[in-house]
Amino acid sequence: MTMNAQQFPYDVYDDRCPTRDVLARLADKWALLVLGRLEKGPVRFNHLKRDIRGVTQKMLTQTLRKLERDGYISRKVYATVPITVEYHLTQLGKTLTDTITVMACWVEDNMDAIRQAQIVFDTRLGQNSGS
Amino acid sequence: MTMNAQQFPYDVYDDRCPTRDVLARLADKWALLVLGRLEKGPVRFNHLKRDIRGVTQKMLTQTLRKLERDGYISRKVYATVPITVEYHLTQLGKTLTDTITVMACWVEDNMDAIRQAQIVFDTRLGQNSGS
DNA sequence: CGGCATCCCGAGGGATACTG
DNA sequence: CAGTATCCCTCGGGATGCCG
Repeated sequence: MTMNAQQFPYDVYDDRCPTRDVLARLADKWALLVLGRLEKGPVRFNHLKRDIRGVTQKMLTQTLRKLERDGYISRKVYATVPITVEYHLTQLGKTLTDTITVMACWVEDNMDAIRQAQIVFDTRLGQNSGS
Repeated sequence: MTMNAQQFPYDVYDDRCPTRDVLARLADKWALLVLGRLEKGPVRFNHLKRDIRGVTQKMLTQTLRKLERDGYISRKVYATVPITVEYHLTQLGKTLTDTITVMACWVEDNMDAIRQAQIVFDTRLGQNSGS
């Protein structure tokens, strides 16, 4: 729980607090992947779509709009033919991506341990079904 | 992208990589809130339910099971009457919660800036509908 | 190229009732 | 207290087609 200037305290554990919705939009697979990718520099729409395997054009567009609305990223349109659109982090966004990258790396670094935990968990479940 | 011992590289940007699913389960509102709450110490089910305002019993149970399966948390059952169940972080989970807490605090700390960005974004949209 | 609009299906998740 | 089970309905999100 963090205090802002002089209103009420912001608290993600309070479901009526606006921070809850912000967290919910950030706690999203595609949002994290997009922000992580943009940390390496500005990227065009289709480039982004290729890099983030499995994302559909619809989900990517939706995600980009949400991230832009919350002020993490910015859209730059070049009047080329055909049109070119580039997305890049804002100053606000740059203060966020370090944490996100750490999370993504953490998952990759600990994948083996996680797999092991899953096997143990699933095995324990199998035992109980006997008789 | 991180290399594990001697197999193929783990990469959350590859949709066929198992890390993608792990990230997806972690990129979840309730998962983040539960892990954040457990960082302060072991908590019982109903206590957790009260602390995380707005979570239903179904979602909390589902979330706890997923977190337990991936090895972040552990369940300790006390044979009291009525029964008591306490959830706590595993060693693996403890290496993860720092990052999560940073994310939650980041949202609270930057809520004012985010609100401002939303207003600007929504205003720009309103202009275009004119005429 | 970078979208938006539409259709449509299946999973996510709320509400409620029951149990060890 | 700490769940499981069921119903039920919304809406997330994929597929497809069209446009500036």
